[in-house]
Amino acid sequence: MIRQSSVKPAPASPSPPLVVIVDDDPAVRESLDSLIRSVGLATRLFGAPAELLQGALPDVPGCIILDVRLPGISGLDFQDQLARQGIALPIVFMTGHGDIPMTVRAMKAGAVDFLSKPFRDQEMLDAVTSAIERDRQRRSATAALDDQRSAYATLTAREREVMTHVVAGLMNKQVAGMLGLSEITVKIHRGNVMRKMGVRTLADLVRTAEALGVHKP
Amino acid sequence: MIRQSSVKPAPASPSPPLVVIVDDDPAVRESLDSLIRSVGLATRLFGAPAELLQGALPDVPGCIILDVRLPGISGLDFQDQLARQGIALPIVFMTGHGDIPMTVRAMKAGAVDFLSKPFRDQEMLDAVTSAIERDRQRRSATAALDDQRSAYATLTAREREVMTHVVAGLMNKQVAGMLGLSEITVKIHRGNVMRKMGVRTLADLVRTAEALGVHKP
DNA sequence: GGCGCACACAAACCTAGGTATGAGCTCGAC
DNA sequence: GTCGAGCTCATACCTAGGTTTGTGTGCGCC
Repeated sequence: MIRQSSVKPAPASPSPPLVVIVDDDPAVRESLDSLIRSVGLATRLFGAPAELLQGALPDVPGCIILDVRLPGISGLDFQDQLARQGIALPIVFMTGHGDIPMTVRAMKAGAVDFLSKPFRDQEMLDAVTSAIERDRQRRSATAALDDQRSAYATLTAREREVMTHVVAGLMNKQVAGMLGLSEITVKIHRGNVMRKMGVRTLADLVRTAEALGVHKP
Repeated sequence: MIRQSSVKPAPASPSPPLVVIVDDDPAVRESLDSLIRSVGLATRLFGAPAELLQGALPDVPGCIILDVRLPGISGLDFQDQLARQGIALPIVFMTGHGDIPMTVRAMKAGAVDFLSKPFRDQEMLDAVTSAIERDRQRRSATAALDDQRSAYATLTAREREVMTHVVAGLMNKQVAGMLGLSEITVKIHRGNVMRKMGVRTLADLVRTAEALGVHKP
């Protein structure tokens, strides 16, 4: 996973959101390309899903426009494949011969929209806008978590144990008893946890732990 | 809202989940009724949506099976109406003449499934099972919040102010300065907050506040 | 073998949190 | 008007949290 948040404090990214267009028909690709570009969004075109998996995508908000019928693989299967690979870009489906079960499957799997060809330009733009907004939300949520995750990764095993018990509300002496330590040692670990996790108050630590899903086994 | 959690500690509800069936065709209703009952679920049948809104529903997990074509109102509009009225029962749609836009709209609005008639019994049972499970999750989530909400309601204005600042990580003296109080007064309010909210540690209070969405204005 | 790191602990010291007890004020309800 | 609730604050006392300084052990790595 690319972690720009801890590298660049606030690049105020001027690069526009990216719309990935996957369709085996060049005419459809071109047509969508000019539509999407006309509203100031960047595009990247692919004729087959495999091409998409090869190159890395830039680290900007975006979405995927996917034809259900693709060479070699169903768009719905490709959606699953992307999810398994951790590519969480929102997907807007389009299809010439769709049916209701397809639609249900796509939407259950998290698709933003499912458009039947022919669709109006505005329908597609609305779907894309909504998809990009969803991606923006997801990105800011995961970005916030990302620094916390890497901070948590720097904790030693003992420090994690102490943190777990501390955010559960135990007092230092209780933690000490539970781990077979002296209270002073717990205090030191606890101080290290606070420093490493980059928080100043217990309240912040508890929130961070909640976000990270840190719980007692 | 019915708060059983604080009234009955753990009734271990023996009553089965309830499936509400709304269809204007008596034959369809009867057929679904026997299907659903055959797996041990309770049912309630309605020929028109208005009937559903009149009587109160029992406080058990459940879901709604809704025909898209209903007398007087579209099932999709009825879905919106239910949402606006705070009825959060998951909905399984069925339809004889559905299309993709309908499906998309229903799924976007949170429908669990969208089945085209004719469907196999097992499809409906799977959808209902999934819907009931979703409702169970939602219910346990809101039930846990419910006691906390009512506890929060007993706080005085000052106590809420203090709580807000405390869970933000401020020290008593900082809260005192911010509210123009002495530190000892803050301590007293803080103690009242802990007692009224039914928590023993700051960690618990922070988690409760998070769940309740208590933040600084 | 020495270096760094995690781990453990102690003494000393300071700050923060928490709880009485007691007391004064205001305001709205009965 | 007085009674209760909410709000305020002081003194006193105790516990919990947190840091610094210093000491020591064991482990893996170069």
